[in-house]
Amino acid sequence: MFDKMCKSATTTLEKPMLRPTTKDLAKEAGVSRATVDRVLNGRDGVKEKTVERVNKAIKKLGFVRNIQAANLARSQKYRFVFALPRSGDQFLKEIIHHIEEARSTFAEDLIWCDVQQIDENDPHSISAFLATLDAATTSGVAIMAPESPQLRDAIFRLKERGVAALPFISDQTTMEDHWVGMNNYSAGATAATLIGRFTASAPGSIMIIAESMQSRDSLERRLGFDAEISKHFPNLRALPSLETYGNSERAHHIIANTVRNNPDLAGLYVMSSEARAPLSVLNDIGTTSSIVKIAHERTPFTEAALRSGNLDAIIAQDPGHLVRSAVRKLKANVDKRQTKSSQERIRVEVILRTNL
Amino acid sequence: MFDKMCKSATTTLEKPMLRPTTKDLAKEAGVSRATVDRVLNGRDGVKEKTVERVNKAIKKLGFVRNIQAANLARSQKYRFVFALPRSGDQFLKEIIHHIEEARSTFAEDLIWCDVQQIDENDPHSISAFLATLDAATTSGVAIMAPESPQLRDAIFRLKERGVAALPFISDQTTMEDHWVGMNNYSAGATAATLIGRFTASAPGSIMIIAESMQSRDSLERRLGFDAEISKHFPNLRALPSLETYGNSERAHHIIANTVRNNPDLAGLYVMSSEARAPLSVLNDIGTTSSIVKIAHERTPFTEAALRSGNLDAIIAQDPGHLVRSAVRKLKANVDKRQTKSSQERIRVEVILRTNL
DNA sequence: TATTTTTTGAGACACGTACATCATTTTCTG
DNA sequence: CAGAAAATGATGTACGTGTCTCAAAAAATA
Repeated sequence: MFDKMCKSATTTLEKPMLRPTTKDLAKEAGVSRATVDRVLNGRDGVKEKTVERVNKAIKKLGFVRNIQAANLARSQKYRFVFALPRSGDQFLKEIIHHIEEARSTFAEDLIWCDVQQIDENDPHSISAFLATLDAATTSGVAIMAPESPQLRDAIFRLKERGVAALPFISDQTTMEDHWVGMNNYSAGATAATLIGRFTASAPGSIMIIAESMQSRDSLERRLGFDAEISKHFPNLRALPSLETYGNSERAHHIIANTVRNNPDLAGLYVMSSEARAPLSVLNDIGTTSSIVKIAHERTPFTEAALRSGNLDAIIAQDPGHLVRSAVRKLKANVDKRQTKSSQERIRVEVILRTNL
Repeated sequence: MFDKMCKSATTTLEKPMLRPTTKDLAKEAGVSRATVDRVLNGRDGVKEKTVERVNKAIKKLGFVRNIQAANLARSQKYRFVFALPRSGDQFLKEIIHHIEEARSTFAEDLIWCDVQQIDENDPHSISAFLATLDAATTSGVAIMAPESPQLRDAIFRLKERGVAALPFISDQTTMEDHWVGMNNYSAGATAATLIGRFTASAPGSIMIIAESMQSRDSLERRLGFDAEISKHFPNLRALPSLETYGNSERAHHIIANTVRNNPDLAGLYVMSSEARAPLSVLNDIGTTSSIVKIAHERTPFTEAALRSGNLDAIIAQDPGHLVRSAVRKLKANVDKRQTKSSQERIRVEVILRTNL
């Protein structure tokens, strides 16, 4: 099969030369299979010159190691842990659901995923948990938790022990682009664009609600939001961020206050992934008339709100994509490969009633 | 490794029982490996009772066949062909680019993809090309072409010959959900929502442009658009679809005409994936002032237009996702598996300047 | 019951790579 | 140049499955 597609350029037809194997490599480089193996797996005791010869042969033949066969040979399996907050957040439930759903898909690639819920606000217990993981049982961890020095250290030690670590949804400054999640600045700016355009350049103020402004995510969303508003919608005025601390009584209080003090309220932006409390408070108060409302993350609640018109748009990141992307990145890390960045970019999705 | 994670429930620790193999299956079912193989690969000459015994063992042990090892054993490789139109469409270029970019990723799974450009408006030549493909050289084809009886027949015959066929981006009625592409009705409705909300309920008419209204895609987008406009934006009036037939002079003529006859023009919806001609014509005419403009697909042109404010939003489907999804579906077909539908759903993306 | 047919078992080899052992060659060192 | 050290080769086994052959057992038929 496939003789046509990658037959060697020579006229000899005896060997179809499908995909070069280590054997072909050895012949091409004029060394033994054992030496090829030493080079491929970075074992020492090989002369520099020989290494180069093999590498040249790799290039010439376009050799790509058959990872499937390699994994078979070394009985490589992958076990990844998702360290997630313990909260009852609907978005989190979506994430967990997708992890479980993806199990059977991943199983085919010998990947097993577990969820471990952690107390995201206790850096000590997080790092204590991470310290229990070792390479013998765990190949990698995706960690969703706010950044802290302790966490940073714990991640560093994980890597030393040969366990891959990957910031998940919550960003960690130190990691550059080695994380999985959407660009929160862009998300905030997008919320601003939508509110700005939906309110049709009528003047007004915008209420912004977060669970807490301690997290990088909220800060960046706010930054993006403000930048966009001030640059393109000077008619609108973004109010200071309200923090609910996950407490619905407090939410009711501060929201009611803000509504009372800002009769020109034109928009609402819920930055945290839990929009139930703010929206229900607003409904209770009864001034929801013509306010443009935007929230984060697609959940049963936000979907229903969008359908009923109680929400105008959702800014979301695809939970399934988040999970799969994290797994692919962790696996690539274990395999010592690079991931294709274009595939792993998490989109800032705009969801309206019509493209639910 | 991983003894802890899936050790058998018994107290015997000798065999960690990582993942059951055909050997374990044979033992459990009380048959030989040969018989297990016969059952697994559907060969005949096995008593019904024995088949059941093996199936029961599969269930009991939770056996999942190691596809990687299986592919290794049978030297299974995959070769997929993308049969795409010959046009110079920028969106098409994006697709082709992503196919090429994905090559190295796919190569690891022993998948090879080729692009074959076809004359999408000549059903005869399409089916002639498809007739040249056989299972010996090609495991599957993704076909992007308008539906026609000839194409339908050709696809049917492909399947008979053991070649998987998959409608790609262009829908084929007969295929139910066995295709890859976005929901065009939803896409049209989303365009309508955006235009409706961006124009802020001021009355006005909307110009709708397509290359041709012959294709299902355009028809469905139009349907979705009209439904949404009539239901939620009675102040807006969607004009009859203009067909450019890919001819820019014609485009200029009909667009100029429409602009002249509709001084209340409030919006523009370019339904086809090539927005260059319509937009430049509109710019030439010079009445682009406050018209809300929406086009399809993310290309260098539409991106630039979005940045410069010459376009208000893009309705897009991710070309990379389209390509990968097609390959996964074709592979699943060859492997006789089901694909996880949630992963394969192509989102109707809304792209604004802020979430480019 | 004898014979044929169907069903099952046992075993070997293959796929491409990893990994280990031991022998052999080459290179370096004193 | 002898001896030690380094580099390389040769070879075997393993991973989990597919595929083949041949023999053995079981079931169906005459």
